[in-house]
Amino acid sequence: MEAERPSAPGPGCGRPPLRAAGRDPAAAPVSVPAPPQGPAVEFALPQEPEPRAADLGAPGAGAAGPPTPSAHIPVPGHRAPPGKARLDEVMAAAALTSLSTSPLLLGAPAVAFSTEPSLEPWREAPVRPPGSGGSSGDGGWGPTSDQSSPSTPSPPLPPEAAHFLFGEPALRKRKSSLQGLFQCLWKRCGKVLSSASGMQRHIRLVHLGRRQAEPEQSDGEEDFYYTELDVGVDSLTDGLSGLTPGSPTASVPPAFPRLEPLEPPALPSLLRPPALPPPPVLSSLPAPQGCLAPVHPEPQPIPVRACAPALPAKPGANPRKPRGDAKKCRKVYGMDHRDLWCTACRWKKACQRFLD
DNA sequence: TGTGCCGGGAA
DNA sequence: TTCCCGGCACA
Repeated sequence: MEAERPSAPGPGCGRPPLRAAGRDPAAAPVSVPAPPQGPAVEFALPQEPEPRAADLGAPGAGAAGPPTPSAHIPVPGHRAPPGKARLDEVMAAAALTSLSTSPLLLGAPAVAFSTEPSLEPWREAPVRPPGSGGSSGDGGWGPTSDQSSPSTPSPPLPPEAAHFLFGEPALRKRKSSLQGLFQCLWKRCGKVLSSASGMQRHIRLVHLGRRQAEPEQSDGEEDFYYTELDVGVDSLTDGLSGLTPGSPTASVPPAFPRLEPLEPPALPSLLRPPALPPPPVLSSLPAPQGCLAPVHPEPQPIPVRACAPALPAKPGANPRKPRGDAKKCRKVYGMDHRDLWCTACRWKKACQRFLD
């Protein structure tokens, strides 16, 4: 939050606080309603860091120390790296259970999020070591925890990942029990089988290069390489089919403006992090990478469209920003304190002070 | 109807 | 570049 302030995204943001601060020293008391995010804070802060006066004027005060906004960055508290190995185990266990009780996953998106084992390998997994399959045989059956699972061509993020990204319930298409047709999404394959297990085997053998279709070695990865062509069975496929009817050759390189790793400071509204109401803990995700990554030279299964936050997608119409629900200057300060507004608001531009 | 802000124009 | 506003979309 504060971090944004100093970097003063727009021309708009920097200025008004200056003015306001300079003009009415009592501005701080404005401490208005203070909604959850606390506009009051928001408002007060800019005044401090911004005015040069504060910097220069405070010689020994050392006041500069405390306000260090960076200190707030919650990074450390959040992740608890210590027992990583153990964590993995736990995650693996959780994943196992969730896999076996698949439908329940719907109810626990958050869990699926961080623990989703089958996603993990993709980001790391280099190209499969062709000859070195030996290590893979590890007796373990933790298909999930088995990071070393030899062959993961690290496909582009599976469609589900998009859902993860956007906080949708993780619809895991576990369809082994359904019947219908299953089409291999592997590039230039497009093979259609009538059973999920058959398809999985096909993928394991043919595409993943596993010597034999040992199901227990499967980490569920195959799921992402085929899709179900059934009619009206699976809500997921329903939704997806609308997007790209499973033509296996229609490569869809996810061409999205990529957020830089260091996203935040500038032009927040331009980058338009699509106003996601509950951005779940994205921090631990390999997610973004998955989205952009055409990365792999390997034949890629066609991702059934990832990363698209379900826009209404009118061809001609420019997508108007969905209007955040945050209170903006106008509302907060009212028409009669227009001078307290951020410049953007004054100019009827996207508010820079109360970002969504 | 009020609000947010895009698009565009004037200074 | 700064400032302003018409006008549209949305709540």
